[in-house]
Amino acid sequence: METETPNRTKAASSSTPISKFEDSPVFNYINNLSPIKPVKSIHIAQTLGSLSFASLQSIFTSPHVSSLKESRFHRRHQNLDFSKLRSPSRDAERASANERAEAELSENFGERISVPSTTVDQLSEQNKFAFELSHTLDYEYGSPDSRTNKEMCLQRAGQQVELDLGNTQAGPGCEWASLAPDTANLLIFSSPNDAEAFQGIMQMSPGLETGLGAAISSSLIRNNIAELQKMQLLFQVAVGGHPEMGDASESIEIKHAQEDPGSRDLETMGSYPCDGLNNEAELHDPFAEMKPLSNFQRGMRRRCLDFELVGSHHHERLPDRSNSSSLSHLEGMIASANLMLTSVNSKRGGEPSMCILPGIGLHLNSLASAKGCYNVISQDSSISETHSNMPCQELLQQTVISNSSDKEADETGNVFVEDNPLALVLPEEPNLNSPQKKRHRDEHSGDVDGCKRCNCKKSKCLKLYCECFAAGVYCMEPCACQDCFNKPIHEDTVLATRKLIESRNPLAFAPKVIRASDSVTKNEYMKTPASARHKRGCNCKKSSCLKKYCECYQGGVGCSINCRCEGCRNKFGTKDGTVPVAEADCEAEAEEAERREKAGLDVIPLRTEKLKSVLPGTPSGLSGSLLTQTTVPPPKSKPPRSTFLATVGSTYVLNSTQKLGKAEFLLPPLPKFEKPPQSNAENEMPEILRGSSTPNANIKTASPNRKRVSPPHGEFGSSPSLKSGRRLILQSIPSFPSLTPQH
DNA sequence: GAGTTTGAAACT
DNA sequence: CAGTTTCAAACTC
Ligand SMILES: [Zn+2]
Ligand SMILES: [Zn+2]
Ligand SMILES: [Zn+2]
Ligand SMILES: [Zn+2]
Ligand SMILES: [Zn+2]
Ligand SMILES: [Zn+2]
Repeated sequence: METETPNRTKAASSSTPISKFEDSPVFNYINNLSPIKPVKSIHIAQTLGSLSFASLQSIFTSPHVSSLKESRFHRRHQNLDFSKLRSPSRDAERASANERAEAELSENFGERISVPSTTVDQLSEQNKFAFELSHTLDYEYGSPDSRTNKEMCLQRAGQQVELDLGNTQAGPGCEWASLAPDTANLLIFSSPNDAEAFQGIMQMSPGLETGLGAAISSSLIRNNIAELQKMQLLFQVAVGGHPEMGDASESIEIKHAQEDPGSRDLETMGSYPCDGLNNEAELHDPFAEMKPLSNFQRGMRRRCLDFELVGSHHHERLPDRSNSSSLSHLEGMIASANLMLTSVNSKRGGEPSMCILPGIGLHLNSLASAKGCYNVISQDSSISETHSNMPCQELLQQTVISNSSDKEADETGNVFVEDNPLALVLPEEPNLNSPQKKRHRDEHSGDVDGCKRCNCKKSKCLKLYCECFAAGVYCMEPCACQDCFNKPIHEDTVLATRKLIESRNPLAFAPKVIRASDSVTKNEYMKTPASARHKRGCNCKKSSCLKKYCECYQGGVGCSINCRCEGCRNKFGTKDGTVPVAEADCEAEAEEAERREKAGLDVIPLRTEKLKSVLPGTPSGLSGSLLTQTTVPPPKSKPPRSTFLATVGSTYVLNSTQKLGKAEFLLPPLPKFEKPPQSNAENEMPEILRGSSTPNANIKTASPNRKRVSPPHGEFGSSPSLKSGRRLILQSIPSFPSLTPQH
């Protein structure tokens, strides 16, 4: 039974999952924690890791830990690291690959191997740090729910970390978020150095290429790596880690050592391996840029939780590659990028413990909002964006990136930021504001809390029928699916299937809804009935696009010329371009009103306005929130939360980390996972989607803070198609700096 | 929670 | 590409 998967066609081939790992929240998380870096040599790392761990363990001994969970953690970390390693290595290759690689490796192993004196020192310190953090994390995450699966939580948490500050909603999960804060802070602060380094990197990155970049990156990397490693060790220790576990799979991967992802071990992770599909080609790419990014990212992570190491690696990849390859890559990337958040527990009990928001691609929102929480995904790219707003937040945002767009989405969702728990806060959705209410309809059943996910019975979660699969995330605890193959353990299958589906329809995993993002336009957005739209349009016959049966409506966007709906009365805009005020208003408003009422908000009649009014209040001021909202909001207010629709930018998320729990944040009310819509401008381009179907993630980019190194290149607008999905993604993200250099 | 409706996804 | 079937979510009760 098991697994066999349907298509596994190439499971083997898919080997690049690694990158995903990196991307995965978890991974990031880990990174934050541990200095370890991913280098290329995975196996070694593993091996070493185990050894080192062992030693460490003895030293630290785990505090409380839980076994299972812990074990997972370990795995994850390892995996993550590995993955990272690989990607970096790639980059390095170009630049001075070898040297770096070695360096990295050494670092990875860190302790064990020969680490440079400096490294060592750092490690020691970091280790301590990590150690503490780890505890904290465990605690926080674990406690909440209960979860049985701390593991998951952790992983997820890591992923989620990304979250956006802005959006942060407060859903049920929010509470969690509140808890998390400490952790987040810890993580974030944990390595001050990193931050600096990070910044430096950021700046450098643009120009970097091999030379400086390499040097810098290497140094940074080392530090980071060391830290990571330490962290990992710590974690393991804390957890109880058994280095051994989990590794089997990893070991396998090892063979590939450098690039190949080989196998993936996604299991532990949550996200899809990015590359899996394409393994082959993908990898290479990264170039110097990546490295810098990676470092950079790391810095980010620390601050924020990291969301993304991942992104860096991957996204760059594809530049040249032809589309075909890129697609798969994209996916991979996406997967990696994504992360998810998860919530966990909640589900059932009502206690919501946490939910995660997903940040899909850029933003998590959608997913997050989605019901559940679960995973989110994140995206690598997310990071990149950033619009920058605030310093700290900036990071988050960046990380979140997408958020901005998402934000809109947020309506539904929220976001969280990982980093800052602070952010978490509010939700904003128009609708939901208050968790309490929850939308009646929304989820009527269970979700409200949060998190629900798919309920597939016959598709094995390997078809687009499955929201999880379609969203690029692995099924999680909240899923009630049967015979599910959409799990890390079946990564190959998942990837192969994805690939297959993409081959049939390159846009299959592309975000369905494109939103205008800020970049373009908020103004326009408002003007146009539906600035954002469903790329493929709906085909509603009976619902008049007034219910969530309509993907356009569900995605919070108006119908467009691409829609073939009959009797369209989409609140967010009909295909005619009219915004059905009256009608819509009536209905929509009514709905919204209800929601609001529930929430306690007043009903605000107008659409956008409503949102704004609502939103603003919220956030604690996060700028992010504002952004998001602004961006997003469709005309009316809330869209129905979207579910899984992915919006453009999204990425995949996979879950690699879905499990994180800790991090979790909350989830908003959103509908399912959608991926958040990206922004836009180019979003619309289908190409993007296609290109990557999994575009995802990769975007990373940008510097958090400030500046993005490179200017936004014009956004992506420029050449979406060319580049591959990744780029596309990037594009979508407007602001972000772009890491990718390439072209 | 069961049952119905709906429209996308998958299949032919 | 169209027509049909399959599917799981959205919705209803
Ligand atoms: Zn499913
Ligand atoms: Zn699922
Ligand atoms: Zn499933
Ligand atoms: Zn419709
Ligand atoms: Zn439509
Ligand atoms: Zn319509």
